[in-house]
Amino acid sequence: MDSRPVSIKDVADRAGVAVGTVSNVLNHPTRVSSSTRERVQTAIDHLGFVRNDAARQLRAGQSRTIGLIVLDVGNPFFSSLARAAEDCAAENGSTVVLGDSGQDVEREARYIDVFEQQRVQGMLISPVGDVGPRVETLRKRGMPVVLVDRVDAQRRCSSVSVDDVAGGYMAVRHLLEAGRRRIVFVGAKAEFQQVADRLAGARQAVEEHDDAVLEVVEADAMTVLAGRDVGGRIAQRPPGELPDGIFCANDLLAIGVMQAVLLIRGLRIPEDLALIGYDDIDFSASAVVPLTSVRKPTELMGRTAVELLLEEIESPSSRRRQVIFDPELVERGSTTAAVHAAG
Amino acid sequence: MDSRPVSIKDVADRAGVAVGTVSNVLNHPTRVSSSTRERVQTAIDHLGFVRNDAARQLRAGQSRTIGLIVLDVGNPFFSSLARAAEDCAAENGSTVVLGDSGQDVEREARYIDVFEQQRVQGMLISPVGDVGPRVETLRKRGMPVVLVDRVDAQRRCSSVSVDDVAGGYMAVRHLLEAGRRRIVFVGAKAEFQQVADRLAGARQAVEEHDDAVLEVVEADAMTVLAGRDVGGRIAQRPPGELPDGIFCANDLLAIGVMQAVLLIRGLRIPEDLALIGYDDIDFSASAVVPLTSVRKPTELMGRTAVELLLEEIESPSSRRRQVIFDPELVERGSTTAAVHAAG
DNA sequence: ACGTGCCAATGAAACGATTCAACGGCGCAG
DNA sequence: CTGCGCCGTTGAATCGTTTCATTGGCACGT
Repeated sequence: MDSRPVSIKDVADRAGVAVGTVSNVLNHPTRVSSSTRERVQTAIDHLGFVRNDAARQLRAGQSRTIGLIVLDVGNPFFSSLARAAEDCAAENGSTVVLGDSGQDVEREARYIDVFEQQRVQGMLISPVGDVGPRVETLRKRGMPVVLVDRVDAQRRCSSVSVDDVAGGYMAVRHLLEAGRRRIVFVGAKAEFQQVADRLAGARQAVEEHDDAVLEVVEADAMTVLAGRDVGGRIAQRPPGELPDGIFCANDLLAIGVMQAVLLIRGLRIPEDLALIGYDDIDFSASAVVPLTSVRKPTELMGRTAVELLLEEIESPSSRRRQVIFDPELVERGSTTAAVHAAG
Repeated sequence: MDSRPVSIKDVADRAGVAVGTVSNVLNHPTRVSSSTRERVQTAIDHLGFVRNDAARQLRAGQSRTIGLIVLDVGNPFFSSLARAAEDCAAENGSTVVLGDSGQDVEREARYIDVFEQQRVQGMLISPVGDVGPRVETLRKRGMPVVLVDRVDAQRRCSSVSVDDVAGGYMAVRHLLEAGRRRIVFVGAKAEFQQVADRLAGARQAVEEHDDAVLEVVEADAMTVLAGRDVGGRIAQRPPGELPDGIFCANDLLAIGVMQAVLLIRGLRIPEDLALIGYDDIDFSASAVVPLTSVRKPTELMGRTAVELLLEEIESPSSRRRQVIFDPELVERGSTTAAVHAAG
């Protein structure tokens, strides 16, 4: 019974028209008289015809698909970026298919291969390690590529990324504007570049105030546990040596610090100590004291990445652009007494 | 310069062989003499030939791709399920491409359309609402489908899912085994079926102990905030009416309850009150008191889903199977005093 | 009545890979 | 020397769609 899938030929036969006409109904409905169109449509519905994308693409030479390769779909940053990219692509008649490299170079390479064989319109890649050479050959073969959350040092392809220095700056400036002067920066060596950038931004902000001081405390990792550890040590200092503002290099650290500070020492947040994190993970809004944080403009990045890619697809010779966004400050109760239990 | 992509014909010309021979090098290397094989390979490398999947698939009639449609890639359950599915597919020479329906029926339908047009080998779908009719037509057209995290009431297609009744049972049995007798179940109306199942399992466990009582408390939502609310109300009861074990229908509720109970009343967890959640979200391990929880066997589900699908692809007439897994209990400090600060 | 234009519809060519029947050359047995 | 079988290679047919030059039919103006 399940002999062969229904082809455009079958539809044509049943509707009593030529295959070209069926194709026109599908792709250029205006070229076909309404009576014929109706007849063809009836045949399509009746037979349950589904267009064979492989054949279409073979003839057309191009697909309507964009490949997106992310480091980790479990990471909310990437999942919400993917969502935005999908929406933007859909508005332009394309579809995003997602590949999860899981930070694994091999899987990344496999997805690049698959997408290239599928002749996707272009790829958005948040690369593991150095994809320089790989991207180079892709581009040589005419495959548009946009890097996500990473800039290409050689400016060979467009990219969207975030300015972590600006993020660090705006976090600490926020503390300073709230009147804090004894600032502690908590970070770990993991993901060196980002942490270093955030620290650099923090320094920059502190230097604008003569009476402000910045102390750097190193954590073992970028985790809640490590943060709790650091928080415990800080909370046990004599009152005179306590900071009045803490900026953590990510939210997990900040949540750990918060747990320790509230429980061990009973300090009040934000009255005694203002606390700010980075990344704005889901849970930050639900912490005992909702955590102020710095977040990447994820949706904007996703949309922009797709737009850059479409731009390059339309005019392959257009100039490559490196778009760098400033992150945004999300104010919550951990720095602003007025706001309470905000979502 | 970028005239046209390199085709198998170009490779054949450069290597001085027929196109059929190039195809054989790619698909049946043993049929070709090693000297020819080498010559062809050199031509491929030199020209940067990439196989056109559309043409291959058009001729072959089938792709090596599996479509996976999930409710929300941001949800750790789905991202880790996807990871497992990808691994299992890769071991079988297939590739998984991911579509995120974002709980939106329209997007779900769009991905089903796209995947069907792409003639994927089969689809794994965690459906939004009722996909019954849709799945029916897919199957009629010979497209293998396996449902994920949902059973098909009409048994028309295979599925992998989890027994939430068993989960609720094992959670409460765990509390009972720790000597707790005054149990509270906290749930909300959201996601009715799952919550109802977990409650049913809880009741079942309580009924096995004559001296145990179960009280059901309804929360406004399945969120941390709602949990904090419920926790606050419970913590303010007179000592005689306090429960000694609380089972929350998900981890967010449980974390909210924990926050309230620890801060408002200063009760000790687990000494005064044992607490158990459901889902085992990432954050549960990092709560102030690490949260005992119940988790779905995600990796196993992902692999099994792919296996069921491949089975159906190989023998389309094979019997449909509904695989239902029991969840697993993850013991942490919120119920077991001995375990402390476990990861 | 005849030519002109226009619109709808036609059907064959093309896309690039795979497949397979046919072919040629070579070695070996009779 | 001839015939047979084997192996490696060939090239045409094929998949389902899109595209486009061509055709057929109809209405209208002269």
